[in-house]
Amino acid sequence: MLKEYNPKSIEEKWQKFWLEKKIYKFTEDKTKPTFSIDTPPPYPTGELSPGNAFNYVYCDTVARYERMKGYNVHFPIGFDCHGLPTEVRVENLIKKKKSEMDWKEFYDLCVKYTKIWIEEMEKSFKRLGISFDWDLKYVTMDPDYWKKTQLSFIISYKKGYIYRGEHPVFWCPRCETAIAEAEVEEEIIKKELHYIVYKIKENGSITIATTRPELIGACVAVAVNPNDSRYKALIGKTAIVPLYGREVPIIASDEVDPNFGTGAMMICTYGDKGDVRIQKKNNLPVIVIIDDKGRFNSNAGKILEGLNILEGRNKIVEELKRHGFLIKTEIIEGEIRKCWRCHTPVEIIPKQQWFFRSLDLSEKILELANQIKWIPPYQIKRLQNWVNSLSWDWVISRQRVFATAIPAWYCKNCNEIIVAEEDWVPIDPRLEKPKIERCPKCGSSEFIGEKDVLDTWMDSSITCAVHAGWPDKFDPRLFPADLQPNGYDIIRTWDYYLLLRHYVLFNNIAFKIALINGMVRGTDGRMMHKSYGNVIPLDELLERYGTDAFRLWALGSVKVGSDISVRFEDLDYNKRFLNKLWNAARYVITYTREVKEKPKIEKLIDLWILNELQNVINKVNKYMEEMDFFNAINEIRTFVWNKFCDQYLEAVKYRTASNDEASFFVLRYVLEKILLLLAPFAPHITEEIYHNLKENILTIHLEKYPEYSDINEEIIKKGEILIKTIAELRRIKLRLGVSLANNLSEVKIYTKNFYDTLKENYEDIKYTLRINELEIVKEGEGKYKSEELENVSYDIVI
RNA sequence: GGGCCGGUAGUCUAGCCUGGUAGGAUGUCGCCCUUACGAGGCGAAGGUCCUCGGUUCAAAUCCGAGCCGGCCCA
Repeated sequence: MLKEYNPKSIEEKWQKFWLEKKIYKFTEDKTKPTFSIDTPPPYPTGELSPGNAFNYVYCDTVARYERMKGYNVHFPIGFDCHGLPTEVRVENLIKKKKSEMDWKEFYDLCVKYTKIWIEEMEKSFKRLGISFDWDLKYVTMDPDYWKKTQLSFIISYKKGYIYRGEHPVFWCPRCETAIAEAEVEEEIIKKELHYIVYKIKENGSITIATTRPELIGACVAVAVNPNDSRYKALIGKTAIVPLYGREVPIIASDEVDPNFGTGAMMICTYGDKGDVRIQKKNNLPVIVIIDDKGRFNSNAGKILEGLNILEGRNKIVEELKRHGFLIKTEIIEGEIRKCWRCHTPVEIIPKQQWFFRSLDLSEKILELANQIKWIPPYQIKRLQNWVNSLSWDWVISRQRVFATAIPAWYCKNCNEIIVAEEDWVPIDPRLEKPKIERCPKCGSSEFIGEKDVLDTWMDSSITCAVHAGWPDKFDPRLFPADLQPNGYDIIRTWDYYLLLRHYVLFNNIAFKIALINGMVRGTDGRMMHKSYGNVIPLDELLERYGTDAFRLWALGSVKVGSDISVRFEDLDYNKRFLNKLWNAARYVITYTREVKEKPKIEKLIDLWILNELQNVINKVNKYMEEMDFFNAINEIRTFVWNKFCDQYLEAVKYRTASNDEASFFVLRYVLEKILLLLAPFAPHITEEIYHNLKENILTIHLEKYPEYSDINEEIIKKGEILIKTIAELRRIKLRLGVSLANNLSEVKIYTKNFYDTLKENYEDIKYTLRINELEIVKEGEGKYKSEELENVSYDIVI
């Protein structure tokens, strides 16, 4: 064994070895029980963040543990390719907008760059020592995968869970396109807040405040806060929209801030997402008064028709003033949303979209969530709160390019929707015609392919099924997945969509255990953000501390589910621990040899360390069953450092020097078990030492994890007396300024209670402390009183 | 505005469910080359357990109110 622990060289060596030998392959062996992990396919950004790494280290540790427990572990890896971030990145790279080129050309560029980024991420995963079965790798942008996404769409459509309907989207009137929320930029500007009087039909009036007076033509209600005493009596009455004369209800909504403006707001389906939510909740009608170019249409009335937004605003203000409806205008600061491309203020306009009928299933989802074991348990609340807060169905269509195509067409003549049949997929309606000759409704033979594409979550929310081989090679042993590991930030997306989609497709839960990890924060304790300047690249951490120390730090510093802040001191501590392990192993391997026949183990100190070891094994097993890595690691770390190294090793050195076979056996045995216990957490160093310790083995990672066994409490108690005596004498020796390497000429131990125990282990005390003359007596009292043992004292002559 | 989590030595983090001397790490200080490891060993100092109230013989722990911070959603 090398003198120095050098993580880099041994980690690279074993990573290569594992891949070459396919150690982590899911085997064909049908007799072994399976354990399937629904690995969240990462988004190929090109680099793995410490946060990503955190998540994968968690599930990798489970995978490694279950493998050693005898399970045939199914641990796939995929890449969730589609999405806006990639489109934006590609645009930046080629310095061209997707709107400036053919969509297919742009699509192909996205594919090209995604492949490069996937390669980079694969390197990071390998460097982290994640034990994926790489033969199971998949990529969601491959036709083989998006075929499955489309198939799931068709099945869900046929079951009635997918429909088309109107839904507001962000719309740029200049670009004449819908834009995603992520493409909207927000700016704080000064704007005018107008106070407008609405007459109440019954009697009296109510004044609302708005920054969008031009939209009163689309006003469908006036809303007030239900707790606002000023307006309580007005709820349920009818207000009359000024200039338009339309009657609208006065409704109550928690969303209205009583302190803003007059505490009364008009509801139209534009301008604000809050408006949309209130409209949906109260089943209010939608009045569209703006067209795609941002001009008022005929619904806006003669006053506004043909004007643009700004012209319309001026006109309305003027008219309101003239008729006495406008009582006050003040300047406030507020947000305005703009198109990130052309900086034109965006509108919210209802458009035809594809929906997933998710709201109806909320109760069911909550029921399914209760069948799942959540670790830690309180994280289920995030899902429950999310499900209970949903106010409209999941909009699954997107107006983008790099995504799975919606397998649908429209009849050019009668607008009939044609959804693909199961055996048509994969199919891209942007390029291909439907596989029918004529429209079943009107007989026309001309069709328009759907240009909208699917939300990326439609791809990634069927992974549990895809991993299990759905649809053609479905292996029921793998579904539902045994484990779903993810951060708490995506419970409301990933876990929710997985449950929803798999329930609709299979009438079952998607996974059995949800293992929820926290976030990795910067050294300042804040989330890592470029704008905070606190981002630390994963490679920097791996380079400085090695993968094993990083993994041990990630898993052993905080309880599962908590956030972890990067602290270099803590990473260093874990590296030092591994160094300690390395050196202890080096001692054992250098100064002992394998003994052919198991020797008789009868010395108290040997029995003590063996029982202490078993105690740790039992505790670690218990913790691992709960996926409590924090306690498992701390248990092992304390045992290795304090008991095995500081105490046992020191006390048997004199025996290894004289070729005592029992000491050889025990040292090697304990070291072996330590390595096995640590293997799921620190896979590289344990593999390296294991190969040095034992001959003719393939890998530590397919060995059996140490098992439960009974311990002898009596021996632990007796052993502690001996260990404490040795430790105390060592402290006194040091305090007297005697180097531990030098001998003490005389030591006398006075003890009534522990006389027999110490007398029986006379030699261990004498030789560990290098005492020339050791005497143990029952009567009398020495100069140095024991701090830990009752009625024990010592006399020492240097 | 809503939800969740957290507040424990200078710093980080266990303990809280199941009340009984607050554990570990790091940093600081002192001592020690000890034949696996100075990336080590031994020791010391360092705490209003966020605040206020309640329950109890007893509260970091249970209950209530509040304050502060983080994150998610709006």
